[in-house]
Amino acid sequence: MNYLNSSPEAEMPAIRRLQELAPLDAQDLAALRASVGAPRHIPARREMPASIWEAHGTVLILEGWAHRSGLLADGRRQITGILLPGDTLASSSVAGSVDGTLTAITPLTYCLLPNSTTAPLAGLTQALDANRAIAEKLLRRQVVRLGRLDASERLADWLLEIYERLEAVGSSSNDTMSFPATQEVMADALGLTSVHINRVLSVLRRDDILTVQGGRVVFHNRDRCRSTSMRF
Amino acid sequence: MNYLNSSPEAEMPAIRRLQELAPLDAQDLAALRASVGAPRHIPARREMPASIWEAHGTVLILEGWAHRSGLLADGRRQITGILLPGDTLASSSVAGSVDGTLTAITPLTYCLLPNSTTAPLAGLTQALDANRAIAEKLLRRQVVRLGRLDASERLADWLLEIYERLEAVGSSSNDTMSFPATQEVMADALGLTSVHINRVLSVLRRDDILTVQGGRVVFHNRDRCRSTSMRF
DNA sequence: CGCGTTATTGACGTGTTTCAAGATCTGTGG
DNA sequence: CCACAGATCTTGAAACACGTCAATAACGCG
Repeated sequence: MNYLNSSPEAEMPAIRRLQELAPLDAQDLAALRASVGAPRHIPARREMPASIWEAHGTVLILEGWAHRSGLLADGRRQITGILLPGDTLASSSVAGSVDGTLTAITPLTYCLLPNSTTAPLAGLTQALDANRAIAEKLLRRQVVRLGRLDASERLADWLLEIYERLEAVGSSSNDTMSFPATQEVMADALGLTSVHINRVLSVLRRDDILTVQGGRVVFHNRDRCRSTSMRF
Repeated sequence: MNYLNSSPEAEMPAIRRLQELAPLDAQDLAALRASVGAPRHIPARREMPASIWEAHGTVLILEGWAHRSGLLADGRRQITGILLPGDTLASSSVAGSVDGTLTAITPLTYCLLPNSTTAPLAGLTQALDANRAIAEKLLRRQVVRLGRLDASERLADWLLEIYERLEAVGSSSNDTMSFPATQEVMADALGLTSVHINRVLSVLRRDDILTVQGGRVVFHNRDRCRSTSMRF
């Protein structure tokens, strides 16, 4: 415990996580604080206009959940990733327009970090790079999940992943987490139908693996969940 | 046409592509030429030790095909991406060990680009960034494919993607491309079984969409292929 | 030419979807 | 505080896409 406890970077999990990814000096922290000092909000279910993070800098999620998804011509939707506090969205400044859509699952708080191409914010740049590498890893895991796991494996693995990511920002513990996604969101994330999600959830509950109820997930046996996890 | 036609960067498609992604100055080109001048080789089917690109710099594919895949405990395999000439593999210097395995599909030629964290190779850095953004886009597309397309849609979309990527390095044209992947590789890339790949291929041939035969793909109707493509 | 790998085909099993109906939850206005 | 409406969840029966098993054919390489 030190004097930082009362400063913004100690209270804001998103900032604490960036600090863990790379050492941030006074300049980095100043830039961060400036951005976080101007938070923006999106109501639940609202889509974030691509223009926001296209032109401006990198998006840093401060509070709430969001998802990134792609849409097919006939309406089929696939969520490619879930965004949690501490996650960043690299502005793909280079390669044409951004792909996918960002939608808030809960009321969302975020801020825009300056694209430090000019500035000497080495620490911040490094943290964002690390975050990008982590995001890529998660994306690959999502590919394996969709390609080679069956429905209950997908659900267990996915919920476990989210639990562990939330744990990193102090938002889950004791095998429990808040879970604001509807079964339709789960379906779109896992490449299934909401009907089947419902059936699989009841099986997982019957087998005493985990329970999803009232916006919360409780794991009854986290090790059993991991039994079908991947070894890359 | 200019005097560059006889220089290495004009003959090597991989280099030409990097030049298209960002303006490379003399210094960038010199660094590139130095790396390309020391090419390395991997025989077909051989796995590339993670250590190679973990410690050293970024891998640049010069010739041949490779794939990146993840393995489950019980042997199930999922290919997360195909690597073609001009593609790069960012050394995730930061976030722990690399995930996935890199395996050569054909005999592979690659080189190692220096991690220019220190050097002032702005152009090269920018080109690699662009390449990384493109790779992420492809990865997201792979997620949508696996999550929401049925078998024939997956195959058509995937083959089309590869065709277009090869086109960018001048390795495909006239609705035709060389295609060194076995049906088992296709299956592992698309989350299906090789048996089912075989059946779907015969349907696509019957419907006069495309033909895969003797290590080549011929599209009979590229527009029809695209009919189920995605609009993000 | 012969052998291992790859491709092909058929019959059958199963996981997931579809369709549809009803129950429960959530928030909102009276 | 209740009543209502829309969203979400739940459940069943039937259809379908894809997997599994297995046997044979074709290919490619030494």
